[in-house]
Amino acid sequence: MGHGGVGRVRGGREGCGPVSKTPETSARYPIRVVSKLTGIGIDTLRAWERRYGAVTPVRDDRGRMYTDADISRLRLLRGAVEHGHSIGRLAGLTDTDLRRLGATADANTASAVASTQRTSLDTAALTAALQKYDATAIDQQISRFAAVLPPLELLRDVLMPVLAQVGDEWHRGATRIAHEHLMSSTLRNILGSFLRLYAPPDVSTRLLFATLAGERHEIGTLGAAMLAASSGLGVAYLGPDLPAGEIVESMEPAGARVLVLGLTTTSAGKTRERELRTIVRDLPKHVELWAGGRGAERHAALVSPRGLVLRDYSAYQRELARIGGRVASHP
Amino acid sequence: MGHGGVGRVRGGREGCGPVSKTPETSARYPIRVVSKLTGIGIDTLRAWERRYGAVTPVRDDRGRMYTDADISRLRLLRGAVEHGHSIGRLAGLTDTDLRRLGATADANTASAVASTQRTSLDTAALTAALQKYDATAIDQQISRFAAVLPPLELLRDVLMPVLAQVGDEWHRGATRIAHEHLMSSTLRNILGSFLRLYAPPDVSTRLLFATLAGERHEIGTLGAAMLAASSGLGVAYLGPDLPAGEIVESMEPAGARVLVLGLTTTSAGKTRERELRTIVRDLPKHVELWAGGRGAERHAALVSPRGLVLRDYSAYQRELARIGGRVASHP
DNA sequence: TTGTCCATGACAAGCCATTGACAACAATGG
DNA sequence: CCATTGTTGTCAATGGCTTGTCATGGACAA
Repeated sequence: MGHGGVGRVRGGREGCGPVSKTPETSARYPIRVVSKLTGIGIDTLRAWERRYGAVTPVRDDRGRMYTDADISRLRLLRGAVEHGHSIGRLAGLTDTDLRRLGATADANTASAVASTQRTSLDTAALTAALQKYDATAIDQQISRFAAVLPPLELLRDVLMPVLAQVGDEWHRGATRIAHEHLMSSTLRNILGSFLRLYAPPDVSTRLLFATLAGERHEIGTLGAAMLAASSGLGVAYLGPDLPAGEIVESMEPAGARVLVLGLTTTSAGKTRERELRTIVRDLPKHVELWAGGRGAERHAALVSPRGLVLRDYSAYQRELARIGGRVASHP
Repeated sequence: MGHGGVGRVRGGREGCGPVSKTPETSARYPIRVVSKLTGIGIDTLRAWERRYGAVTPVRDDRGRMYTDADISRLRLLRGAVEHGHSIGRLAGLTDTDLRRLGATADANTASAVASTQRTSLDTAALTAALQKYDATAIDQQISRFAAVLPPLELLRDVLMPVLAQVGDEWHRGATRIAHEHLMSSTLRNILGSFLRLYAPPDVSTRLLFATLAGERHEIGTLGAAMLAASSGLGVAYLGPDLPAGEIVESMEPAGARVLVLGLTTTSAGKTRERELRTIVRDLPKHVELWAGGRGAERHAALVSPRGLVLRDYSAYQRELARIGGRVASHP
């Protein structure tokens, strides 16, 4: 075919024309990207639209364009389909129905994996990717949710369960340390990205996050920092494995108002306890102490007189709100 | 002909503006350099401009001259294109929209001002930020360079030196461990973001990155992983502190072609040596072994028979190119 | 002269949309 | 229990548009 349309394409400039089409209700994903993001094949996407009107992406002259809402819906649909429902029936339902359906289905199946199932995370694909050490695939699987879920849910219902599951499997001997490392590195990168994304520019540092010496698990703490940042609070994330003395000494110059400690080791080592005691004793009076994580309960007796123990994410978010955080809401 | 010479285009500017002596916003790059900096072919650059007006570099008598902002925009475009978006649609979007597309991608301001002097890092500002534990400010300072420099230079000329400096200061007692922790956490988040940003979606060639048991410094290795990803190679980053046996065992299921080991401890512990020996002995034959980092030289005798020691970043990049990496270095 | 830039034009791949078909499977009725 | 019918994912053929890359010829500067 000679003549390819090449040449023309509107005379080049058009820079003054109707350019700022930005608002657009944010229909920004072409079918290819949607397919990657949802894990649904391109053909299937088209079939679902043609036959059942499952979603109705906008069309511009180049093809379909999906919105965030479409993606979210497609994800729900896929989840339900994988639970055995038929797309023909599902297509007519509203998003809320779908969500409900997903929730009850979980209650129903009562399968052993209930914890990670909630939003139809594709655990199979995830495990497969993990087995093959395919970090990119893992990232993609998880990013699907990142595009749609608010930070809290992303952390609580996706990231942490995934990590916990890998941890369990490792204990059972089903996976290797290397898998666990790969998974935490990947999650840490994701969380780090979000922390940077949300970090508000001109806020005086208000919360400082760290983990005591000997404590190497940082994902939970990093996640907490990310949540705080997404609430518009100033965050300084110091990372794991930091001596108590160092932590205490940094509060003043950092101008921190709160110290958030991640305690995940459940076994109470002597060192841990001494460290914690140092914190409680030396932490400047005007600084609040919050302790969270799996191991926080255990040290409640030590922490409570001085600060508070965060028992779950709701408690954490309540505290964030109290000191001025505004909660991010759902799309 | 078209407009052949065009002539000098408002001759005022380019020399050295008599007006504001401030770090001009000019900083112009010819097309060849831009191609190297962004990894986009020259023809493609021209096509993107001609057909879609993706960027509109100024012309002087030498030809197109791109600004820092152009470069940063082109990088964003390239990223989105690689993730499945089509350039025809992307071209009309603003930089902010592009950034948003990556779901998490880049995070930073870099609005119009990205330039500043690209030569010297503002160490004063950086140290000040560090003293105040202001992670966001550190991130911003560094991100200015991230917008403009290609990955290699960013890593070699900015990130690693900064980290080294903090390390030195700590040895001299000028800063605390906490500072060092904050800095490495921040850098690690930046690197992690870039790793995710660059990670090519569907790639077979796979490099696996890790650090031996006892070795906790991961920044260099993470940086190396980021470089490989930015060259279009598949990357699995396992993180630091992993037993040799674990590393060896993961090569097969990962389908890895190369194992990149980060050796930073210069003191030769017995454990380290034994670990390394295990690697050399048990690593599958078809897997290459590359060792890099400050401590690599020291173990050259052990490594050389089996693999190669990466003495500097150029060597590293050469190897990346050999196994299929595309990209460029220095102008 | 040589090397770099420019503007055009030209293509081959590849992508997307549409339509129709087909195999695998489930549900239904006899 | 089997045959029929409906559902659903996937594939193929066709046509148009998109996009990376190559080739050509001209203009300069070193």
